[in-house]
Amino acid sequence: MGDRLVYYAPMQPAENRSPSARERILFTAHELFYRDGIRATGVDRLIAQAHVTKTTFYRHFPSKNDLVIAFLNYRHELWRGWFISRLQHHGNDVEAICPALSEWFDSDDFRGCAFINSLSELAGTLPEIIEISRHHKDDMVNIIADILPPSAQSGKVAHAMALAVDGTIIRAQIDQSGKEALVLLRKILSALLSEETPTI
Amino acid sequence: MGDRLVYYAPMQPAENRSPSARERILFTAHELFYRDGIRATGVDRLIAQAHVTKTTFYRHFPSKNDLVIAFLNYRHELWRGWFISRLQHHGNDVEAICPALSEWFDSDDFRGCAFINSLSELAGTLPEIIEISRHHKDDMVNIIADILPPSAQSGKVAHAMALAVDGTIIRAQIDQSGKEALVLLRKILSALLSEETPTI
DNA sequence: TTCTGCGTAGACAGATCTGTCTACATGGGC
DNA sequence: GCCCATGTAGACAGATCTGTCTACGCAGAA
Repeated sequence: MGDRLVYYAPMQPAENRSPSARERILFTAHELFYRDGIRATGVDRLIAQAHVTKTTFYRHFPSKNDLVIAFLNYRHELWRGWFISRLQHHGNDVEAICPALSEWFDSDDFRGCAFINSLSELAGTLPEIIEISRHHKDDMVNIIADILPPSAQSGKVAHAMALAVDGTIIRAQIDQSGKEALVLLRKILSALLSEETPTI
Repeated sequence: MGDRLVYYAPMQPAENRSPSARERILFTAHELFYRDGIRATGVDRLIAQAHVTKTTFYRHFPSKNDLVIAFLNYRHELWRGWFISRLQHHGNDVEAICPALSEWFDSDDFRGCAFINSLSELAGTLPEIIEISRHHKDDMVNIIADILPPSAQSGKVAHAMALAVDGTIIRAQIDQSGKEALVLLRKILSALLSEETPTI
């Protein structure tokens, strides 16, 4: 596990410079929103932990909702990069999905899918979350489609697999462990592949 | 659609009597918690809509968290009864899962799975939700297992299907429509059944 | 020097939230 | 009648929340 790239590790700017106030706010929001929930995290707490003042906070994010949207977009880029990287690390085929997810589920701070969580928490008051989540899930479909063998490129196999991944994330969250969920996911992935691979 | 049993319709006591104050609170909580979210629903609003006083409210539910737990247990019984009933209505086999879920997804007030939503919203502060959600999902596995053909009774097929159902619920919530999600679910269910049914 | 961008210090306002409490009323059982 | 269970009317307290605002400082560019 030594080479495990924690998906939110790049909390620092790429260059060797201190994070700007805006970045500090965004990184802090990412950490606290995901860990404790959006409504459970007040702006005062964000401000204290990001070491900015209220004026600075509201200069960069005119409302908390603006920060939530920024948080989700940031999360999408982070998670996307991480997922692609881990799939490649594990062989870049369908079999890579489970070990990749396993790294995430096994991490101490796994708390389900940020998009599903935010959707559940706030979709009624911040409908933008729906569109952002849809975009995130569609991107996941594309990432999975990229690692499918040619024989599985039709019939929405990637879509079905992405849906099963969502179910797996939920199950891992409820179980507080990904062990069983990943067994089930392997079963589903395998069944979907068998259906698309003609047997002589 | 005339015979569609809306899953939360039995908001009245079975006998012809007025609901007690406790029931009124519980029914109101069920409606508002599911529709708007738990944290988004303050006790004053519950109290106003349930037509009880604060004293009565807190006599029956010593804290809001107690009501949340009661809400989820009530929800479990309701949803469970509804699901079993709709499966039976549609033939009580694996093919019944999708039309049953379709009724739910098509209802105006579909807002995803109450357990997933509550988990996302509050698991950090009310860990009991995890156990309740686990119980709910395990029960769903049992319900699905009951409608599986004998050939699919091994290999955790019911577990895999229940996981796929969770993914479907999420997808329907994000899409704001169950149309595509159900196509994908049918594909997964079919693949799982094919894997368990030996082909000569 | 002036201006702009970005940062600092917090105080403040109003709304909302959960929970505590007093006082009283009604109905049923003993 | 007395007691208990259950209900009513709200006022109140303290905490938390999001957002607005004043005053000031520093650095860099023109």
